[in-house]
Amino acid sequence: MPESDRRTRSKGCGTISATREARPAGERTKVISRTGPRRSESVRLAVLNAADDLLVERGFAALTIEGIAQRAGVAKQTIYRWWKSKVDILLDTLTDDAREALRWQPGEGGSAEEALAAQLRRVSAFFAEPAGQVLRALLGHAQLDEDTARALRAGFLREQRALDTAGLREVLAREGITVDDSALGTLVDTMLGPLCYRALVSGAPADRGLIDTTARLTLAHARALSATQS
Amino acid sequence: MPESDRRTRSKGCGTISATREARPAGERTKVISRTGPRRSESVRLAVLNAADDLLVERGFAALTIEGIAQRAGVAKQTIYRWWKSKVDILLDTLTDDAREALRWQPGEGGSAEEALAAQLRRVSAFFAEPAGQVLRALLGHAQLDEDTARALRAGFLREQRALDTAGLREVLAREGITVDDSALGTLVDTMLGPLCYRALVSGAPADRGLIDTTARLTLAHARALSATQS
Amino acid sequence: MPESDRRTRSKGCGTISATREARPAGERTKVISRTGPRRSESVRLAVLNAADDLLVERGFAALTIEGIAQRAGVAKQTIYRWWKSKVDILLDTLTDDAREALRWQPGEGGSAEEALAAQLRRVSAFFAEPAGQVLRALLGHAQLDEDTARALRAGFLREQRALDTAGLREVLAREGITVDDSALGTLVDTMLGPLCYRALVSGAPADRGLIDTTARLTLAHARALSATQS
Amino acid sequence: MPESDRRTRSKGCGTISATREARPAGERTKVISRTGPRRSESVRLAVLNAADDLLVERGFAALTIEGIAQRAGVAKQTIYRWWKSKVDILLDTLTDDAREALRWQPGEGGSAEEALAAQLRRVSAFFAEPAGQVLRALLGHAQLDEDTARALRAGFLREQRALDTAGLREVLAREGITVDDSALGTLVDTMLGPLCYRALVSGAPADRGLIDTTARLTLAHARALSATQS
DNA sequence: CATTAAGCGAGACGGTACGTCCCGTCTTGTC
DNA sequence: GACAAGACGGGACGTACCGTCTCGCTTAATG
Repeated sequence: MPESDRRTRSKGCGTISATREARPAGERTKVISRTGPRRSESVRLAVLNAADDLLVERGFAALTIEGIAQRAGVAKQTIYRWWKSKVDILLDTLTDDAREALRWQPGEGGSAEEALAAQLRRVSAFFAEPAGQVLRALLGHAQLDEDTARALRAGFLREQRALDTAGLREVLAREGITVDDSALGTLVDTMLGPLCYRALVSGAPADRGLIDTTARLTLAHARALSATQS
Repeated sequence: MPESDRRTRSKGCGTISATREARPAGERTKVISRTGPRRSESVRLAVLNAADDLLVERGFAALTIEGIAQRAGVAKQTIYRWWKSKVDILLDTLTDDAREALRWQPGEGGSAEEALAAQLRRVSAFFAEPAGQVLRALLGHAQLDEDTARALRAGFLREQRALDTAGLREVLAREGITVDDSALGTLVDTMLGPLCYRALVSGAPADRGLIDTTARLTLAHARALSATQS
Repeated sequence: MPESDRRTRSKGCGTISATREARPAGERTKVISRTGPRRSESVRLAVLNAADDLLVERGFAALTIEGIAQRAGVAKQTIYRWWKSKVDILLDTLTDDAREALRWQPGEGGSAEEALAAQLRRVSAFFAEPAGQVLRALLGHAQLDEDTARALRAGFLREQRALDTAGLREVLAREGITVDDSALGTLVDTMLGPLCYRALVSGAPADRGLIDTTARLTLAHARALSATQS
Repeated sequence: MPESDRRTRSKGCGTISATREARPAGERTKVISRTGPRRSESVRLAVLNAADDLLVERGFAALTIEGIAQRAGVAKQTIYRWWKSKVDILLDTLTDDAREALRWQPGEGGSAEEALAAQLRRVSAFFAEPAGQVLRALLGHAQLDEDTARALRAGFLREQRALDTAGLREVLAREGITVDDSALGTLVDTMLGPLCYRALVSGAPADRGLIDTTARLTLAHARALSATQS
């Protein structure tokens, strides 16, 4: 799959809102670039697609502004007009692609444990996908560059954290468990930590055993906390 | 602290074994480079010191081979003779500096829980140190470059993992808990995951609460497993 | 004379045609480098001037692309964009500077012998000038590098040879001497050989005696040939 | 013919006198290098052979001290101990190889004209040989480097010039022609100039026509001078 | 309906670092 | 003391991208 299969895409750092159709692999939609004094949406999409295609195909180090420009059939200056750096482009890419894949499915599964495990499986699968490569690259780069770290945490990570907290709260509530926000935070750390450890440190994908164990432990811990706090 | 305070250093990718004295910040020992047809140890140390000083001072992106060469008072070619890349230098740097800081202290603390918490505190503190910056940078770069990932995992991470597994096993044994190797692996993931999540994703240092909770949970889980397996 | 006094310069290997004003020694005209997506003429001139100034000041061995770039206030890549090597730059330099100095002056001198001697004096003087240094260097380098030899012979030397042949033919015609082309070629060899021998082998500048003798001999030989052929 | 066929060789810039056997192409005589505290003659020969083999095979630009050392199976320092530069090695190479090839054959040919033509043919043929390549390279380099020019002129060229002058004088004497030394010098210039012009400037080998013409002209000129001076 | 102004492709430009090649110097240990 | 071996500081090479800067062209909105 040389070109990833992405669904929709909102505006990113610019001001245009639009959706991107599922792109059959390898196909290149015609870029309409002379659109008068308005930002060309097709240029924006061409850049985002070129960027994450190149990331997946060749890796982060080989991802260059010039390469993206060439692949997208776009002038370099056009990229600099709308994005500050290649990282900025990837952040833009990430926003929509990841949102979908990491969404908690309300009312999913029978038991709370099953619901948690389902979400963890989704997270684990995400890291194997192209869009997950983008996140992995951005997390990696954030270790090397403070600006990237700030942007990633202030944007995507903050939002995703909020969703995860809410999702977990809702699942626990189904079982009548309620914990305060601070404890909920620790629970999220406990729940996601082992998966991230696998993805970022070991490099081995999380296996079913680890996922089930993590889900069970998180739930057990939550129950214990709930008992204490009530 | 512009120049980190490192203790000893063994041979790295070459074959020379030596220890590096504690270097007072800013001081530059005379480099003896003409040592006949054998590798100059003082050159090796100058390069390693220059590399991690620059990493801490200016960050990974601004760390260049030319910069290291200049700071170390060494020719660029001399660096390329012994290391393949700046990442290779950092891997070399890491080996000794981290080993010490992450060593399990046998017989430490009273209870097993206390022993685990102490080790976790050590890990957490390590990420704040200069040597921890090196590891964080390497983990980050490993997300961007498959070769780095391979090298890091085959070397430092594999060894550290073995130490962590052994350390944990020993602590559990003190309480009469024994689990099989596969479960021990999961326990290590569970124990280190949340800390790494904090260090690499959230960016917030692990607080006392998270550390204590993680230690307690890990122990509880181990006990449960032990009961099952016996 | 640190900076040579050159007159005009046509386009060289590119496609820009322009003339370079006489440059007072040491003066550096402002280089205008941002000219949109077209080649900057002022950059071109700065490079050519820097190159032959450095050649005359420091010699061919010390002439480096980096040195030229620095002296011209230009990026190295800009040089590589338009020239393949320092030799290529010198070939460009040569084209205009030499053309003028080696031009036959029609109707010069009274007798044919005097006209030939005048041209030979011009050739001899040329080798002492800065522009002559360039030619000497290129001829020298052509002995070391086949590509240079080819380029020099296909370009400058071929054209100059044509001019010399035509010039000689015209002078002989004034005396009613006509010889066929093959003989004319030999005559040119005979006429220029001794001067080049002095310039390239002996290193001694051709003296008046040699020049007059050569002119006389050439003419005598031409007359003899003419008699034979008629 | 990857390895040239050289005959004898005297000591060069060092102090050893020896002759080098004809070396079958491609063969490499065993180098005896550990000879205690005296210069190893086999090392010297290996270096000289390696140098001109490499010159002929790869050209002057690709001729490096390191390459010569490797090809000769000799340490770099050993070369620097005895020669100042690659040019110095070539000068050493030249001395013996060229002497033989450019020697006037006393009593050769019937007429004086025939004798001159024979010598000119020898010169012309020499430039096509490997040893001639060395001279061509050195003459070329002499245009680029004043030190080379000085060394070449003070050594080989001065000696060869003396031989040429003596040779020419003897040939003229056979016909009863005597001229003074200054005129003899001009005659030598006249005689060799066209050939060098062909070899160094045109690049075309001197053809029979040019050689015969040059011989005849030189002789005619000598006769004229002789008549004047008597 | 002309004018204006921004988006855009194109690409030259000054720069920085790359990784390589070879220089000439040096030191060690062997013969 | 000559020599093989080879590490070392140094300098230039030619390349790859960076981010900035015109230049003309195109086109929608404005006057």
